[in-house]
This record gives sequence, structure tokens and C-alpha cells, in this order.
Amino acid sequence: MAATLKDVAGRTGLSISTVSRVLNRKGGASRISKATVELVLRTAEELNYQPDVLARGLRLKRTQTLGLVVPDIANPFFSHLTRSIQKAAHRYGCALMVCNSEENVALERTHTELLVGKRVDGLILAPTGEPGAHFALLGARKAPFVFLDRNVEGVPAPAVLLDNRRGGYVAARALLEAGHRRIGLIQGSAASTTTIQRREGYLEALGEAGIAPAPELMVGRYYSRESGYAGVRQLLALAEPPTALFATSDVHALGALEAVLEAGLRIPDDLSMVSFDDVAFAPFLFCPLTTVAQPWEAMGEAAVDALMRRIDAETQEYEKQVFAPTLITRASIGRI
Amino acid sequence: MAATLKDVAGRTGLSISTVSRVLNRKGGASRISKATVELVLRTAEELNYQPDVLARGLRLKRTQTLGLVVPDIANPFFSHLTRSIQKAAHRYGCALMVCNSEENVALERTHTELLVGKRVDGLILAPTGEPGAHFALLGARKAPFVFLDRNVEGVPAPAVLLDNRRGGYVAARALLEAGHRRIGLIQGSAASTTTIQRREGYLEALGEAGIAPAPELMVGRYYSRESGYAGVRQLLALAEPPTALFATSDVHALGALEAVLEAGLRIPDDLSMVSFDDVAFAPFLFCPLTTVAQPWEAMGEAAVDALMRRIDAETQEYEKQVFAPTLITRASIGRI
DNA sequence: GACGCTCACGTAACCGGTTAAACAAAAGGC
DNA sequence: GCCTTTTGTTTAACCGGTTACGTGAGCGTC
Repeated sequence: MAATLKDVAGRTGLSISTVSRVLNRKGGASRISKATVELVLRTAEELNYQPDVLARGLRLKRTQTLGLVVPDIANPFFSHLTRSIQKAAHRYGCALMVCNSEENVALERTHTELLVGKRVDGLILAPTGEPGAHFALLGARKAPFVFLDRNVEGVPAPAVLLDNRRGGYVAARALLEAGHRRIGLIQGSAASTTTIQRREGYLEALGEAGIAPAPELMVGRYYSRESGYAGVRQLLALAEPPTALFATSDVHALGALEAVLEAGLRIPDDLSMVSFDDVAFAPFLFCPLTTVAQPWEAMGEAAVDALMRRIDAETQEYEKQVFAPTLITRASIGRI
Repeated sequence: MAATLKDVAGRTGLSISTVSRVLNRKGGASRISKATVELVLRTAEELNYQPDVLARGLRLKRTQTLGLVVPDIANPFFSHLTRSIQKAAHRYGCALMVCNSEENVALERTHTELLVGKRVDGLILAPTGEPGAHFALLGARKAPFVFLDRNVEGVPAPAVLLDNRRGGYVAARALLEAGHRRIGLIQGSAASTTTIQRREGYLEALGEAGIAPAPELMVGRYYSRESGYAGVRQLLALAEPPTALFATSDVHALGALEAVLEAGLRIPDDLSMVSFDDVAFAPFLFCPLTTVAQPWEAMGEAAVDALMRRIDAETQEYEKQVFAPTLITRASIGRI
């Protein structure tokens, strides 16, 4: 179907290698006669020749493809991140293969192995956080990869992260300053560094305010609407329910709102709330969310840049880039 | 780095072909001694052998990879669709390469050519709707592809679609039945069949009610929040502004709400609204959206299934699967 | 004991490219 | 007129798999 080098060679009466050389260093000073170059270019055009990227990749060990593993593309935070990564990759002439780990290490491993098997030039991983043998595999294969959004302790790799501890701190402070002392925490996937650090920031702020952490106020196990819903129901059923919530992601907030609505409560009158990510819908929920914004665009680009630097082996160090969160104040916090 | 067949062959003292045969038809009745099978399997394990998918793909003309081109992954409708496609593809043992066309035919073409060059086994396209030479190319290459969400007139290919005309009709009817006669239409990307058909449905319902179409009420050019915002501002500036809006996607609704807020209006008291997609945030906006739901999960799966059937050449026909929209009634329509 | 059959495995061609090295012809040097 | 360079192109090996076909050993048969 698709024309190959052989076809072009046959049509021009030249050898395959000559054709290949013409097509590669197009303008370059390779010792090929003008006439030949012309002829090859013309017939390649005529036959609509497109090189087979597989064959080339096999030979050159370069596929011009990047891999991305995220926990959930349907989460708007990750879908925005994916878009910016896709764009940045395209600027480098690379395509992107996207996989969903569904916050499951086993699947994460399957997918990274799949991507490595496909000989992607590099990988961007937003890992569940749980340790896994696949990182060692990546190391052994010398497959370049960077962490994005989250990293895994003890695994040497560049990382593009948010200052999540600060984000958690800022969110909790905002609630404390409004007078709240009993603040529910809705956590994301348990092993993820974002969950851990946002919680640390929350606890730090509480500690500063002289408030002892209350385990019953810390709920949630995944970054999902369902987890937000279940978590808030759990909190509202407490003998002494919280007066404020810190939802560690905007999708949590959706579930939280659902539970709050069901309970007939109003935000911020009956319950205050801070969220995380500042996704597109955040300003337009029935209570506009005060939320901690992340610079996705910049983070996605930075991850691709860092990955390309590693691929080109420009750097041997494992640079960590940490972006700053910004609190966006809207209407979901009430004074108490 | 990565162990190859040659490495396994060298370690076991067998030939490459024997190793390959063992690894392929694992349990199958190939005439290979039990001892050899054991030996090969064991050493392959030891060396952590992973086949090079490029090499295999080159030989077999099968890459176990599907391509997906969507206008915008960050649009929650497409990100949900992407997730379901990803899942379904994975069930078939296929990876997924995702590209964003940004509603731009040129980019759409670039990306499909890129994917074809990467020898994906098949493509799922949600096209801008504008005609382009890439479809002919796909045909010439005998590259299997299916349309999803939208199709392109005159291009022979299977398609998995929503009954958008019906969707538009149902949405407009809901507003008409509440007494509205001046209904603004916020359209998506101009050439897309979803835009065209939803408009047709809208016009049909208006026609039935004896209302002449008013061009000044039909605004919007893209499926984006920005387009929704601009469109609604335009509508509100009219001498005789509409009393209701039909936003043809939930991301439009976001922009619409922004403009409505800015104008100090309330929904549904001052302005009614129906939207499209029924995305996760729809119930939780400051006015819970009445919206036309699409069964993404099923549509994504159907697209993958249809594509696999084409790849396996089980079917030569261009089957069109049309899913039914469902109106989800919430609070954004007021009687007039 | 020659023949044919089955079994277990090796040989080699192929997929579609890239590229170092070989080579023939033309050009240049003395 | 012979030797060396330069120039333009081809040859062939390689990437890492798959698979049709070939082959030698062991066995049963007449």
C-alpha cells in the first residue's frame, strides 16, 4: 500500500541507499548529484512516500514518541495537564501515548512496561505513589523518565511538582483565619505524595494554631467525586461534625457538594470549604470555590522540557522543579 | 540494555527461531520439547526479556496501537470519551495514542498522518467536519478508521454518533414547553456535524412551534468556554435579548454562566438555559443544568468495537451506530 | 538394512529503513 | 601516462523480531 524506499528506488533506477540518503540530509552537503536529488524528491512526492516510523525507530532507536501515565484522564486537572503535555511534545516533533493507571499500581506497572516495550523515547509519570518494580526496570533499561505532579520516594528521577505542603498550608490557613477550628480533610489516593504533603501542610497550619489533629476528620481515599461524596457523608454523620472542609481536589468538591446538598446544608453559611486545582468549573459551582490553583500549563511544559533534556542527556542530575500554588479566593469560606 | 531474542538464544545455546517460537505459541502444540520450553521460559524470565514491539510490528504489520484524534481533550466530554476508549482498547490489548486537533483541520491532518506513519492499527476520529485530503489518504492506505461523535459527509467510514438532531430538538422543546419563544443558540465549531444537527433539531422544534428562525440569536463558533462567554454577551447586548439559551455543550454553559453573572442576571429567574453532554459538574453549577446527556461510556466502547471489527475485516459495510440522547431535567429552566 | 515418517530444531529470507565501507569513474597532479 | 583524489553510487550489515522451509536423528516397517 504505502510506498517504500524500494518503490522509489525501483521507479528511479537508483539504489535504496541513495534514495534514503537523499531523503535524510535533504539540503545537506552529501555527495549526491543535483540531478539525482531532484529525481528522488520528485518521485517520492509522486508516490506519496512516507517513511515507516517503525522501521526507522528500530534502526535508530528513536521513535519520536513520548509516553504519559496519569491516574485518571477524566479528572479535569489531568486532562488539562495532558493537553499541555501534548502540545509541548508536538513542538518537539513527538507524538504522545496516554495511559490511565486508575490509581492502581499494578495497572501503572502494566502500562509503563507496555510503553517501554513500544520503545517510547521517554516517559512522564504521575505515579500512584506506591513503590513498584517498574521504576527499577526503567532504570535498568536506561529509559528516561520524569515524575509529574507526584513523585516516588527513593526513586532517582527528575520531577516537576507543586509545593503541595505549602498548598495544604495555605488552604488550611484560609479556613483557620475565618475562625474555623474543626476542619475536615478530604484526602486523595493514600500513597500519593500530593495527598501526603497537602495533609502535612494542613497539619502544620493546625499545629501552629494549637489544634490537635483529629483522625476522624481525615477522610477520603481517592481523587474522585465518589470519594468526596462518601467522605463528606462520613464527616456529617460525626457526633461533632466539622464546620469547614478542605477538599484536596476540585473533583472531591463535586462529591462534597452533592453530599452537602443532600444534607440540606448551605455553603458557606452552614459549612465552609476550600478546594484544590482551580479547574474550569470552580468559579461556577453553586458556591464559587475558594481553591488552590496549580499552574498546569507551565507544569506540563516543564515536564516535557525536563524529559527532553534527559533524553538528550544534556543533564545527568535529577532536577526537581517545584511550582508555587496560589490561593484563589471566592465565596466558599464563611466566618465563624 | 533490553534483552533481545539473541541474548536469550545465546544464553540457552538454542537458535533465535526456536526461542521465538517458544515465546509465541506458549501453550500451543508446536513441536518443541518440554525441556526446551522450560529452559527458554526460565531464561527469558531471568533476563527480563520483553519483545521489541517495533520489530514485531514491522514484521507483522500490526502494532497493537490505536490512534485517537479529538478536538480538545481538556473538554470534559472528550476526556471522558478518551477514558472509555482507552479502557476498551486496553481490553483488546491495544495502547492508545491521543492527539488534539484543536478544532483545526490542518492540525487534524498533521496528526492523522503522524499516526498513520506510526502504523497504528486503526484510528478513531472526532473530526472538525471540514473536508480534508487526509481521509482520501486513509482510504488509499487502507488504514481502518471510524468516526466518533461527528462524521464527515461523503467519507465512507463506520461512525458512532449521537442522534444530535433529536438532541437539539429535545432541548429546544423543553424550552418551548416552558413558554419561551426567543431562544438563543450557542453553537460549537461551525463545520462539525454535531453543531449542524443540533441546530437542525433546534430549528425543527422552533418551526413546529411556528417560530421563524432569527439569525441574530444563533451565535458561537467553537466548543469552548470562551465561545460561550462571547456568545452570551453578544445575545445580551441585543435590542431584544432572548429569554432562554440552548448551549450546545456544557463547556459553553460555563462561559454562559460567566457572562450571565457579569450581567447580574439570575438563572432560571431571568434567563433559562439548556445545555448538552451532562458532564460531571452539570448538577453542581450555581444553577443545576438541565442538559442533554450522551452515553459516552457506551459510545467510546462502541467506537473501539467497530474499529476492531474493521481491522479484523469482519465487516465491509460502513455501519452507523446512532445513540439516543436523554434529557436530564434539573433547575435551569423557568416558566415564562 | 533401506525407506519413509515424525520430531525437534536450525537456516535463511523478510519487514523497511540507516549507514559505514567498498567501488567505479572522473578529475587532478607531476 | 601513471598515480592519487574526489565524486557519485552501490553493497552489505544491522536493528529485533517472525516463519516457511530444510535437515539430521531416531524410530518403525517390510
